[in-house]
Amino acid sequence: MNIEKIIQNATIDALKELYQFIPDESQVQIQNTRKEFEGDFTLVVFPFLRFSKKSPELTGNDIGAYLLNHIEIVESFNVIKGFLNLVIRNDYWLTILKNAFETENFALAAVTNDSSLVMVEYSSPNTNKPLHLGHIRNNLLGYSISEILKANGNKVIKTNIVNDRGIHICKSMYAWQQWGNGKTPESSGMKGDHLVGEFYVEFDKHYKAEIAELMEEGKTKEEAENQAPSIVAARELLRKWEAKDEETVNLWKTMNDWVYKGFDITYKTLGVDFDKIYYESDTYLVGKEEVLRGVKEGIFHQNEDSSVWADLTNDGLDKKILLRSDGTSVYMTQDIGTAKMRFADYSIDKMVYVVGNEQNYHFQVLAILLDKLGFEWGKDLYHFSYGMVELPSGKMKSREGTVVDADDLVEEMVKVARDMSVELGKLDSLSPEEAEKTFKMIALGALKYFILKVDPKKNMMFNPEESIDFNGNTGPFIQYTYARIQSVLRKAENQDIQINSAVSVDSVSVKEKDIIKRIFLFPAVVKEAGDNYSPAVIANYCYELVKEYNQFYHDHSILSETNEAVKNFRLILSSTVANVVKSGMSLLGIEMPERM
RNA sequence: GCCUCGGUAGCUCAGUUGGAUAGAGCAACUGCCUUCUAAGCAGUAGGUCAUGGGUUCGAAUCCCGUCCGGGGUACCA
Repeated sequence: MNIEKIIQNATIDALKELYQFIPDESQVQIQNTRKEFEGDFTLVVFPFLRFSKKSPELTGNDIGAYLLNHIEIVESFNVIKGFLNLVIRNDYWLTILKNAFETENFALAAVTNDSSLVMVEYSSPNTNKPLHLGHIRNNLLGYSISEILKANGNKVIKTNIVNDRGIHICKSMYAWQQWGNGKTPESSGMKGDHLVGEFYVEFDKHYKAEIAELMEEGKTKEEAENQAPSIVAARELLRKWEAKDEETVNLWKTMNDWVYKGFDITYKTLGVDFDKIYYESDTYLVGKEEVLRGVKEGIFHQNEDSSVWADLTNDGLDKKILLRSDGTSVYMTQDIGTAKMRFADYSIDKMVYVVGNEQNYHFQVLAILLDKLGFEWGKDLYHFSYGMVELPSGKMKSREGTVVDADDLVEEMVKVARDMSVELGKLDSLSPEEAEKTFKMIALGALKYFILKVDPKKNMMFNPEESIDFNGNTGPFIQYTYARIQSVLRKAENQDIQINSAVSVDSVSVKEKDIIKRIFLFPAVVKEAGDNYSPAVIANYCYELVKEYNQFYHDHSILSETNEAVKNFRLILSSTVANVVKSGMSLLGIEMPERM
């Protein structure tokens, strides 16, 4: 049983005995004592004044005296205003540290037979352009939340639904046919996704020019947009694709393969992966079938123009289109099909969609539609809705070239990490290969931490000039402290210092006690991160822990400490901090370098 | 219009189920490398928690109004 619970229970007994009052558990608030005051835990006594009919000070003294007599590990207490501060005995904290030191991955729950199976969908790119900064946030959050769910004892299947069909890829295909001159990734030396993206931009350029031309000829904007030769040709490609025209399908396959090879590289760089990939081209027909079944069963209704609609006005929402009047499917149709296939493939207990908050309404509707179609898991789906990434210049738009490309960004950060390391004279002792690996670790650590430390629900600002930072509350600061602890441990080993896990020292400084308390909190933090779907909780925790460690570290020596017991204690504390930080950061997908 | 999310230091962000004097980093300014790694440490300065009310022992936190901003809102994904 944890200490807070013990204090809480004892306080309930105290109130019973002292004031004949039986409180609700929620009325007994135990919190960590603020740093300015003496003590480890604090009980707020205000809620009990009406039962004690005494001043806050006297009430606090009553309860404090009771707790001192009844809880062994309480050493002393003091009362300030309405706050009862309890001081916990030294050896209690040493025991906590010892346990954390001896238990490997002490915060991570094991997967058992009755673990839930959670499927996490993330990334979900279109295949007509490369990944950008917005995708990076999606990928990092998706990967991290999967790791966090695993750490909380769930079985997790990471999945990706690739939007590989539709008008967007046909635009790139048409542009390649027209202006590509047979260009391939091999012939141009370009990454496949970048090459295809280039033709998507090319299409838009011509399309816009054609619209302008038609409008000059006197057509309205709408007419021009519909009659421009490029868009007509792209639509024709889509029609041929749906009719399984061999040449079109082959081109589609070729260009998608280029893109997948490019994506694979980006995914690998980012360190994310998937257990199962679904393709929209396989799922959209299943979705169509389900919608038509819905029509037959009277769940949806078909208009005279043959478009299909769901009436959600009884659920407080609008009417939603499910099939266009030409019979083609929309986004929602595909998501229904994909969901059906997934639940047929796996016995999923919980489905998590990592998708931006611009689609909150979409998922609200999807849950209701799946429910109406008779899938009982429908209403239980969880939309992990995250905020947009904003640039100083405003919103990112692929076609307008105002995006931050994922590959470029990582490359730039690696460059900055490398330059800075050289300038600081770091890593000179490493081989070029090892040093390069470390630069990447640091660059990725900076990027991942920067994005994951922000509350996922909120929009965040990313300034490419200013956001590339390696000092302060950053990933590299945490990596740096880790590397320094490793250095101390290496030196201890070289000096043949044996670490004895039986810690016993006479006194523990306030700062050291703070560090132990924080280590002790780690399992609760992992749980909180899982419950709230928030990697940020873990990021900020790791920072606080490392910061506290650094502050202590600078005022106290470890290896030159002459008291062997104290030296041993500090080595154990350091080693445990390193382990906790490493396992915390691994939940964010951030690697820890042994030196930097 | 309606729905929804947000507004905390110059900037980027934290802020435990409502608790003690609202915290970090960046930027600015002062110190500290002969001592286990200075990607660090110590310090100074910077706040009407958008705003007006309400709830109570106590509000950045809960409720209502107002202002500002993001996103969504029936054939784009």
